[in-house]
Amino acid sequence: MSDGRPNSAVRGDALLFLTDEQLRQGSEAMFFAYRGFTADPDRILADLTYGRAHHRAIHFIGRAPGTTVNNLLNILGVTKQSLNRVLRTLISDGLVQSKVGRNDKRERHLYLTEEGRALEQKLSDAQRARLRAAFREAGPEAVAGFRTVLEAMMDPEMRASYARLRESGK
Amino acid sequence: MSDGRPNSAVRGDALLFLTDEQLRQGSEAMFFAYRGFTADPDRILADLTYGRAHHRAIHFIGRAPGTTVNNLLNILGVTKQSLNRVLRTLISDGLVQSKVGRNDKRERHLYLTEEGRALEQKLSDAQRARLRAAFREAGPEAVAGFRTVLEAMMDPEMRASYARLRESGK
DNA sequence: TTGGAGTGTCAACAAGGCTGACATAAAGTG
DNA sequence: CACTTTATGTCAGCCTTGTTGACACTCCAA
Repeated sequence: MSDGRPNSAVRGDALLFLTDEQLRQGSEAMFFAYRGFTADPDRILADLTYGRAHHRAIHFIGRAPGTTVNNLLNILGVTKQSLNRVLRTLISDGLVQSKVGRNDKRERHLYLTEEGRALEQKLSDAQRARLRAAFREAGPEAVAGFRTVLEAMMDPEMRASYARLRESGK
Repeated sequence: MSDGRPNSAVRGDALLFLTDEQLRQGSEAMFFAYRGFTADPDRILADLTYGRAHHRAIHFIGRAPGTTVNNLLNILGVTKQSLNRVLRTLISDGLVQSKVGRNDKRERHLYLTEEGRALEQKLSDAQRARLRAAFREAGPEAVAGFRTVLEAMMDPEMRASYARLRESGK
């Protein structure tokens, strides 16, 4: 038992959901579900020259138009070199536009072009279709629990990013 | 609207949890949570010569001792070449043992060695600690919903693998 | 005996992470 | 004004982990 407390067998039923076996099943559920979660966009991206990294960049630029490179870096949790490689291709392919900041001219603000928005829509639709089906099948209460647990799993900074995005989405 | 139905604004409250905005938040929650989910084992693995692929192999071998290569291939969803590279290092490092099948001598049955079990434990403990904290914080009902939604998100074959593993775990 | 299944391995390649180093421009600070 | 810091971009090189394709070997079953 990783936290030194006795096994669930000797505890009350109230904590049965914290059994090592339950936690392991949770891990595996995350693993298999994440595969499903990324499968549909991945299929679309495979035909293009893009990968999952491009999808993530496009998603978050579409979500927070005008975001700076640094901000995106924090959200995505990769190095600037990694992000730059992706951003460079997206900009030169005309999916993303980079504008020099008005106040601070060091900053670049990122926007999707029409074409970029089209791809974002296509990818999001594929992903949302699966999520929608899952949500509908599971029902509102399950979805609320799903969100609660996921939020509790995040690193604090990620939880903050997540909350900020949620705010901005009205 | 990706499925052609009118926006939630004109539907009843009952389906408000299926709004595009809600689905987008669900996507982002998955993204951020998965990062948290893998962060702790990744930190441990970074010190060793191993990566996430090794963790996955070790996990599922530990979970189903004696599993065949082919079975593992199906669970992990990678090519045999990818898996073989990982297995080769794990075997030569003495973490995994490969035994020729008794009935069918073409098959290899995989087992963790003592050393392998130790690493598996260490990685699982790190991952479970986070999951346990999240589960405890969210409560049993939320956890049930979490599991329901994740299962509904899986591809059917993955759902079957997941169910089979869950069975075998008693 | 022959075909096919299960496995292993070699070679080559791509995506997408990483580090380190360096360049530039703009902003902030003493 | 001089200096430092910040934001960004870029080059080079490395690693892990995924991919395809080709080929070999063992063994089972028809």
